[in-house]
Amino acid sequence: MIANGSAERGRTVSLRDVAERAGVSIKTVSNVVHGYVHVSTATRARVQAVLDEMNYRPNLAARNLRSARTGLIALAVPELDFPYFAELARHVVRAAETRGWTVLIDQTDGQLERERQVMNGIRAHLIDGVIFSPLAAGRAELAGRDDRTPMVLLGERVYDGPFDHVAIDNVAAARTAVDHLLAQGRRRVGAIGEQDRPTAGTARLRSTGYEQALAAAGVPVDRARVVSTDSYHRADGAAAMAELLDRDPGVDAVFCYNDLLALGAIRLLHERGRAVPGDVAVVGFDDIEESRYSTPSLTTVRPDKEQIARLAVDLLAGRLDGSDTEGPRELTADFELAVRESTTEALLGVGSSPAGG
Amino acid sequence: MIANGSAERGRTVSLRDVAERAGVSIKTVSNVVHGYVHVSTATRARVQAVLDEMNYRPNLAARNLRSARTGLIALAVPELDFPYFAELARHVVRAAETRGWTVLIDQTDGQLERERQVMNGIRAHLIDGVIFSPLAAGRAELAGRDDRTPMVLLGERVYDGPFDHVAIDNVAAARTAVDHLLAQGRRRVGAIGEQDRPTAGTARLRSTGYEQALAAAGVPVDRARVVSTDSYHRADGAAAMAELLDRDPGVDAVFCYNDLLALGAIRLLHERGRAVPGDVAVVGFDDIEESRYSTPSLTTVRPDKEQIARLAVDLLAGRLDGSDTEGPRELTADFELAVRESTTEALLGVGSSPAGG
DNA sequence: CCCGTCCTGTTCAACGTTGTAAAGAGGAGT
DNA sequence: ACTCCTCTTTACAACGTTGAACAGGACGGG
Repeated sequence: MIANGSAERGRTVSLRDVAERAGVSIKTVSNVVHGYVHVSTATRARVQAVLDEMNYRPNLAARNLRSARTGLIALAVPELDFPYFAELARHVVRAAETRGWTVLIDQTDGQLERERQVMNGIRAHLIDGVIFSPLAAGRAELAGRDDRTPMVLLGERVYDGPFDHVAIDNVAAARTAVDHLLAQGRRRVGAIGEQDRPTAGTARLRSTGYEQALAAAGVPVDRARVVSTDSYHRADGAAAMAELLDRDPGVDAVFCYNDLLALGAIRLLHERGRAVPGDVAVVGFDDIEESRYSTPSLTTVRPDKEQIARLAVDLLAGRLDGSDTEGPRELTADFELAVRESTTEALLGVGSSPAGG
Repeated sequence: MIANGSAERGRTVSLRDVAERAGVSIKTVSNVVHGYVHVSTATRARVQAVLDEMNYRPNLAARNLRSARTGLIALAVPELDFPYFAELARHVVRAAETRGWTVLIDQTDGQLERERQVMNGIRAHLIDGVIFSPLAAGRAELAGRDDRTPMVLLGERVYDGPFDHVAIDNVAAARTAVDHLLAQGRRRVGAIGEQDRPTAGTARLRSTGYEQALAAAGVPVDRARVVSTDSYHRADGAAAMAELLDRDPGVDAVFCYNDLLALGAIRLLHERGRAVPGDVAVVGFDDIEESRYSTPSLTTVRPDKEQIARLAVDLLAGRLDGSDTEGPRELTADFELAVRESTTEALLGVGSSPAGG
């Protein structure tokens, strides 16, 4: 296995090199490489031997130039070190792998300019399709998209533009989370993660779910208990929780729009000497791995990330091979509520292995 | 900005199309695209107008075919949803960006077969170089590498093979961590994360640092306090901590070989009713963001990830442009100890914003 | 006035691959 | 022996781009 042929010269080995050495035409070598049927056993064996000996590797750039396909898809997410996106990325990579695709991951940092580049083909010709989780880009930017590469959007459902889309039902998910808090007897329920930006579709949907749940339980909605954040990091959650305690010291539950906000909130509650869930119950959103191991472990909405990834990749595949020419599709993935210690006194101190849900 | 020219036909626009429409040769268009100086202002303006009008995008596959460069580098890591690797990936992406490179992220899951593919050019011709953080692959596999793509290794320093390498001084880092525990008066210091696999270079180095620190303080090393783990997830940390408590109920400190292990250990100590740091002090390794927000926040070794990424990318750049033809380089990045609540009673309950370090 | 130089733009070939078409090589049937 | 058919192998062109070489005109210096 140690290099021999490949070490003979500086250049990499091409079909032509193999053909010369094997005494056949380039096309015959190509045929062997592709397992074309009509190659005599003798020729095939000889060529294969030379291929192995010279350690031939096809040049993808050349292949792609001919076929106009690269086998690469891009996954564009705001931040890779957001655990949710890291976990999602892994699932997308896996799903793509089953189709022989490689995933190129783009980090937009939620910056409009970078998102615009992603949409408008900064990697034109290099990728066959994009799976894009927008943060800053709204309806207007998406509508102005100037690129023909197939694209699947993730994570929002407010875009009525002509785009393929995969998401969970955010309103229902948020309502489920808040219903759970209300079922625990909580009545002064806050929300953390509302966004003032007009493009923040997901936040808006979760707020709607929160309000619906309260309304359904006959609990009046007090906007003072809804705290906005600029972004969704732990620090934002801690700051927002502090703000919420200022506005209503008697708050007894919080629905956070993602797990990091929830973990930051728990951290602050701990610093302020409030017991979780004793004084304040906390629910998160995303079910990142960390939420199973925090102290207390976190009750959270669990979107089926694997399903989301699979749906997105399948959708893209249909567009790429031309088998799906229907209008824009809106696919909905499943979710469930993982109930853990942060909302359920009874679970505390059981000492069992961390809860699954 | 809305598409017009590009919508005129199904094919994408090539230099030839632009040249035809502008009434110049293909090469002149190419020259305009590249900002070549010797093009008259009039011609340049005319061509540029057509370029804009037709929304020309260079075909990277073709460009790469000519130049034998793709502008893509691969970053191969065991798991993307390991926060450490996610954070590292972000820094690598940033560093690569400053050179106009795109990073393709490969997840090996620490499986030898996948790592072998990464080393041996599964993406031959598609990528210009690889930054590789091996887990399963050891000296033997690396030595048998059969691919000429420049490669930089991350995270270990035990390979004496002919490979470029970037890492922190793991022995010194581990010693610093354990010194800190000893300085707090702890004497029954355990270690979690030793690995039985022979290829586990990093674990071995950290064990060495642990032993050196104890020896320097005149504390006898008790192998019973060193617990091995298969992998480095929270669950492993929890299980190992349980094991450690069984072996020595009086253990008063633990050095964990990464932050996730430490967080799992803290979680288990909490379940067993042991106070951290009161009864047991805990130190981690990696300084992932989460360790600043856990309860209690985690004292941990902080490798300079940005520096690691930069060194790796720069090293690769030198190999790629041929400016660096020296033998294999071993570069060492900085680290420091971020002291937080999990080892320092005094910090507990201060209520300040989470510690930086 | 001629030559050399600079500027602008062009033509040509090549990167490595694969689809198309067609050329050889046998063999079977008449 | 000739045709026809199948199997195997080949030649050619094309994908879109760019480096090298060069043609032609303008211009300046001797």
